[in-house]
Amino acid sequence: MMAMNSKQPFTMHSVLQESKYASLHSSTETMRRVCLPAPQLQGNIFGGFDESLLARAEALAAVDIVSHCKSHPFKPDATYHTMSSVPCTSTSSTVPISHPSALTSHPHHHSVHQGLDGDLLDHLAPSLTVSGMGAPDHSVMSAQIHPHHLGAMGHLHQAAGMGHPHPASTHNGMSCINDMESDPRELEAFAERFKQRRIKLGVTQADVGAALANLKIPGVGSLSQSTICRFESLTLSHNNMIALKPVLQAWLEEAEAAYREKNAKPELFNGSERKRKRTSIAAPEKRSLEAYFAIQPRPSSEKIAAIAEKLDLKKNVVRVWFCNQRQKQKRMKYSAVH
DNA sequence: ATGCATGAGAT
DNA sequence: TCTCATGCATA
Repeated sequence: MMAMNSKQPFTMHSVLQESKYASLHSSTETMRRVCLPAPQLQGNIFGGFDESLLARAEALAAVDIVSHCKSHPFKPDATYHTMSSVPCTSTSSTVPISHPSALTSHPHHHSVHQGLDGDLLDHLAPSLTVSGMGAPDHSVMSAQIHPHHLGAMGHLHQAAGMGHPHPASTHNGMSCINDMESDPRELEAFAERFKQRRIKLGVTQADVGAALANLKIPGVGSLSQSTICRFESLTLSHNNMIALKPVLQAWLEEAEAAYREKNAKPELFNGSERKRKRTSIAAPEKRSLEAYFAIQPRPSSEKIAAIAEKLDLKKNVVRVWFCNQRQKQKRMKYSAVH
């Protein structure tokens, strides 16, 4: 029959990234870029530096665990640790970074640049307040009502011209920035309604995802159960939510219409041959990573390599972990303010 | 429901 | 090399 295991992804990819997460964290990023002198500084610093930094991070990890424990319980997620030898027989051979050995071998010279070191630790304290968001628990998203300037969604337009931050606070009587206001509360409401209706229709998240392709909406293909799930639980970026809403709304309407006239026709998929093995990072290593992340969310390639070696993980695994972590933090910060 | 991963587009 | 949207695999 058909074995189209590969769905066609949304063609509406990132058309307007940037500028959305307003002044919240973006300022942080900007700061980072502007403040950090030059990566060369860290690069030249031989292994000693990494050693101490990593050591501190690890020490912090221990402390972190304690403080975290009282503020919020760690999720016992991937607690089993396989890996280490990583069979990785999957098709992910695209990134053969598996030998951290040759990496950190930069026997540079002397003196530890404590300036940087101290600097990092300095930022550590204030930025560590992120604790308590380890687990996605959005059941308590407040319902305050204060409009925001959110970069609208994708295919439309975007800040054509400047790619940036609006000093929207310099106003005094007028400051109507031509921005779409897609308030979080409505999204939240929609997501919830969507879920209820969906369940009432007796359709699974996977079904919805697959059915989207049948809507024949230009640029809209199918989606995975994961994405539908994340939409319902609001665990997608705001922009992503905004983008998906109309599509899911369209599906919901059609589905309900069809339901009324007994024309439900759920199509499921089948056919998956590949078995990608998911690597799992053990709790201890994860804690260390979290500690490193607290100190430096965007480690250089060298540091990633060093961390990878220390934790006995593949460099790529560490890199991806940091990427994913940043994504999560971003989301959390957003929902935390809304 | 969520952790780790991929790939496209932006930098 | 990063961000973002998304997905596979799995708890």
